[in-house]
Amino acid sequence: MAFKLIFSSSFTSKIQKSTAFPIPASFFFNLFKHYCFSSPLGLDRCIEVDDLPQTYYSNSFLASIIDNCTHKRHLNQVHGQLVISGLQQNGFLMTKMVNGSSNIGQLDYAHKLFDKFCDPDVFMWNAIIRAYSRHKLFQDAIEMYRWMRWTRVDPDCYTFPYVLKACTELSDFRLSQLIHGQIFRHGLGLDGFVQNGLVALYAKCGHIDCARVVFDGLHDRTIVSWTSIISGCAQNGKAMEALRMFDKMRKTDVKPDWIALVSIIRAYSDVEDLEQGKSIHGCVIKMGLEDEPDLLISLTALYAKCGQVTVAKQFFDQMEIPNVIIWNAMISGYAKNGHAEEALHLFRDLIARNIKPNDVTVMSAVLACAQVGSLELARWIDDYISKSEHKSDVFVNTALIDMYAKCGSVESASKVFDHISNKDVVVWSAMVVGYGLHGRGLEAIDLYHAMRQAGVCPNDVTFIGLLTACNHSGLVKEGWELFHCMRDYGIEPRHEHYACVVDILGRAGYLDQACNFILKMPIDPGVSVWGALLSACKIHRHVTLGEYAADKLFSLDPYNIGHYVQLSNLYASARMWDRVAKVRVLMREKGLSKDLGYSFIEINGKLEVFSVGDKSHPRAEEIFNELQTLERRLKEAGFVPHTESVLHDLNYEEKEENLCYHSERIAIAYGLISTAPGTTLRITKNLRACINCHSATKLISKLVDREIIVRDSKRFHHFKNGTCSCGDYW
DNA sequence: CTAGGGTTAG
Repeated sequence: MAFKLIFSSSFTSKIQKSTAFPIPASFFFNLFKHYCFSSPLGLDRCIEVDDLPQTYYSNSFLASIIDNCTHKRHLNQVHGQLVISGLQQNGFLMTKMVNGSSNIGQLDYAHKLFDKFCDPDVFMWNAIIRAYSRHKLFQDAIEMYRWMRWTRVDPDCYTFPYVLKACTELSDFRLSQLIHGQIFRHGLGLDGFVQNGLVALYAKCGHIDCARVVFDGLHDRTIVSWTSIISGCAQNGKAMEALRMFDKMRKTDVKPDWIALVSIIRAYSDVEDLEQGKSIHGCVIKMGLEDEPDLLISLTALYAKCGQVTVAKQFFDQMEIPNVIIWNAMISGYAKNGHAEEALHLFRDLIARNIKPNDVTVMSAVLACAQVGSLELARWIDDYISKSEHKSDVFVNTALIDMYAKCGSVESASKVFDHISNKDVVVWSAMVVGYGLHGRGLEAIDLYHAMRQAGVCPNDVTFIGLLTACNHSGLVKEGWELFHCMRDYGIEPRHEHYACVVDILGRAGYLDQACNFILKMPIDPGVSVWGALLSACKIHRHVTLGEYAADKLFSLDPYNIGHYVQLSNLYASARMWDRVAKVRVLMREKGLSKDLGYSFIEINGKLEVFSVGDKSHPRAEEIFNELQTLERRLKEAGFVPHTESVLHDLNYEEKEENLCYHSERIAIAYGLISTAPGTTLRITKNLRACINCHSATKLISKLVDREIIVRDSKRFHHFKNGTCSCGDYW
């Protein structure tokens, strides 16, 4: 018997001949592979040759055909051939078909084939589970696994890696434990692949202790095992632990590959250890991996997070293929390091280039807006988000709450808060912190009760918010009680919590109690605690205790300008001018100089910045006329400047010409001449409000009948009708 | 037929 293969063009010229049997299957395979699948056209013609005797379609031949299918049409045709040949119940080939369908994205087709297959064996089950897992339908993958067990087919060592992968994505700890048990029952507890899967799974579920148990029991730790445990620690906020594991790994023969390096770089950027991060960067270069796109992302994130935005930008610029993650790393890096303008510029650039932002991108843009502090900008991004698919993302909404609070509108923050359906502890905490920032302590506490009512358990950050809220509102008793509530939730107070309590007690004048509290602390009091005590001493003019605190601070943190400023302020408040001068000398010896004060005000969407006595603005003359008018009206209203203390108070802006030329006063004057009567003025300044400006602003708000909202370095002040929301307690 | 990574809120 002879037959003809009739193919198109080039093929025809090569082979158009009659031949006699037997022809080896490999001959057909090579022909098919080489010619049929190089173009869809070739295949169409090939399948038309259906008078090929079936005996020559060996399994491996057909399998190779299936492997080379690139289109659903190809699979259909092959399937047709299998049916004709009576091979539709051939497990090997049908498994190939399921794999093939899955590989080209035809999950529905895979499932149809699976459904038509009677009595699937473990290979077939593995194929369908893998198909669902690869298509991110993890719940379905688990369902298939359950069904498989129900049909009493035993899973093997190839089944579990995909089942574990699905569990990992679902982050279901109970299910993980269940499956772990089944792994043991099937005697697969010692399989390396399965064990590595378990390590990664437990780590992602947040049960790093379980991951460690599996990891410690591993006989053969490959780079995958190490990467799983290192990244697991890092993903659970235990970067130090991750790096300790990396140290252990270094003592073995296992060499890191690029995926391991990604995890290690992440751990170093989490702890913001730029030096160590740089040494890993060196490894990357040594291994010739610097062009690996995912390492570019990691390095960008590392340098950006550590504040080296210029270096980060160089890596960012090296990335040629559009990748939203590297944009996210760069945008959030800019936003977190005081380059909000660049962050937003990049965000707009991304949109202009038609790269699709994801939830993380818009969240980073929100962070940038929060940093700018402009309510108008805040409304713009909120508007953008409300029209997008990102409006339901909990990360985005949490950032929005924080942003509105930082831009001065607790009301808008609370509106966002109300619209979130499933509020987690971070959402509640963000709102609590928001109230705290504005000195609305009672509302913060009410929210805390509502949160418990809703069955959400507070965490350490919730209490930071509550304690700062109490602090900003002078709620001593409430703060003290809340601090002791932490124990009920099993939350170990951190330095910040202790510092808040010291702040609360100290500001309210309970200096002895604050001191006792510090002495009884179970952990060594750090900079924040002594700093709180020092500033309390400054308020209450307790020089000896303040000097004691300052002494501690100077040994703990000798190059921080803030502590010297505080001590100097303490002396100034006690009118000890000679000691003020001594501190200044000390500062000069250490080569420290204080930050310049500046204030922002936003008028018609444009941000204006003023420094002390700033005359650089085009409308400077009008501004200074307005300042003088204000000064005159203040005097007429009986305002007495707090000249003496302020002049020596290094915390605030340097004395230049006159107190009324402090930057926020210039910003207020500019705001008054640039906006319609009655418009609220919103000002942001980098330092804390000085006592003189604070008193003056209260009176100005009454004289000009304006609401003036000032965000200083610590909190918000809402000035209205002669009073301030802080109740002069800040 | 199998495993590990990157950006993210208070």
